[in-house]
Amino acid sequence: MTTEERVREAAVRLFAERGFHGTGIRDLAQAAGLSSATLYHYMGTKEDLLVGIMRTSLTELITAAEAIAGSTPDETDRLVSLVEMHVRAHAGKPRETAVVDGEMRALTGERRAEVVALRDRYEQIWQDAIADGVNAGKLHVAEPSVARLALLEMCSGVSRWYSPDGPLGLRDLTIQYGAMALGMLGAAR
Amino acid sequence: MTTEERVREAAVRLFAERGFHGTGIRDLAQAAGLSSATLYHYMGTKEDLLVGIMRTSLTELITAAEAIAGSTPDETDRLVSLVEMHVRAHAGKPRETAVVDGEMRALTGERRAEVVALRDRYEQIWQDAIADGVNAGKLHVAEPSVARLALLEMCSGVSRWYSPDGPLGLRDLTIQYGAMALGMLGAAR
DNA sequence: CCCCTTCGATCGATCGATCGATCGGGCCCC
DNA sequence: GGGGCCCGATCGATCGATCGATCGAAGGGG
Repeated sequence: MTTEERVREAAVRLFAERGFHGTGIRDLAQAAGLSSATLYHYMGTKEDLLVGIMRTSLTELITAAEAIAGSTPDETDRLVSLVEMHVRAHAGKPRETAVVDGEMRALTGERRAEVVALRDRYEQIWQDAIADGVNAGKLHVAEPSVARLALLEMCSGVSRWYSPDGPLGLRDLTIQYGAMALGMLGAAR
Repeated sequence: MTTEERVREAAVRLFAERGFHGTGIRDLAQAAGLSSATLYHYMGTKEDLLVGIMRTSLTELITAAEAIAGSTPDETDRLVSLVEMHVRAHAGKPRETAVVDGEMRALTGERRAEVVALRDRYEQIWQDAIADGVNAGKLHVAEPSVARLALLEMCSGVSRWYSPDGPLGLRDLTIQYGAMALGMLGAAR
């Protein structure tokens, strides 16, 4: 593993545990096994580090979601696949996703606009999937936007409590979330 | 409105917008219309302020939840009432609840333990409500704990996006969330 | 009615500590 | 001996918190 990767890994862990503003440069350096001065040999500003983490995580989510959307004709299957992918990502990389979901406000200006645009692009895929399901008569929701927000909050919340060392396996988790998603979206049983 | 209330109001707004560590004493003072020195005439430490906000908000939630649990014999009605109350609270006081949900990590030691205990007590009411519904054969979930976490994350997420000035009214919102909650918990239709 | 005491409220100035970030120079391997 | 890699020392700024001093209103004894 390169030093740069070690820095990013430390940043992900600390940002997730203490928050962006709660993490100091010296904390990052110590966690990465470097001096605070050396740290700057491998990164730009602290904010650059945060943007990089968010960009990587969101890009992966978008890529996976677009692949599902483009290869799953059945509207119900598409939604379930999106839920399973999202939950798997949030359970498998809880720290990365928690940072993406929780530290957006630490960004300002263009950086923030860029990351928000990525997030909006990802959520649009979900919005379309729900709308398609409703139009096909397979889902029944009062308001697609509200359903999208509720569904995404439910699935993203996994990163706030799931532990891979706990009794619940990743497979079980995704299956249960798929079932709950279909239920809350009024899918035919 | 007393000065103390104005301080707390400013703190709630800033903590919600920028986070606890992202809010400085001078920011708080300016928002409350005081000097940073005068601020300390009306509060203890910055952490005291945060604990006070969390304690108030969580206590109100617990009181409301216990009232519902003690006065709603039907298991399905009980769950729907809890959802409606929770959503109403998160939509009506999005900043307070966002601080409770998102700044727990800023606390340490006993203060943290106290607030976590309050949160656990609140979540236990939900856990019991779900378990009762399952035992009565009115709800059907694979794992009550997972359902509780998913449901609470979904409902709490409201504070992260709802705006009282938007097109969606509070009544519509709670009704939709009640329906989605019943769906994801496998309630008989 | 006036003076004197008391007290809550307020603030400018400042504390030591830590913040994010930078610099010059040393080390080591090719 | 030149170039990546690394760090001790330090920068100006800001952090949370405290200090002594001042203000005006309230209260009471003569």
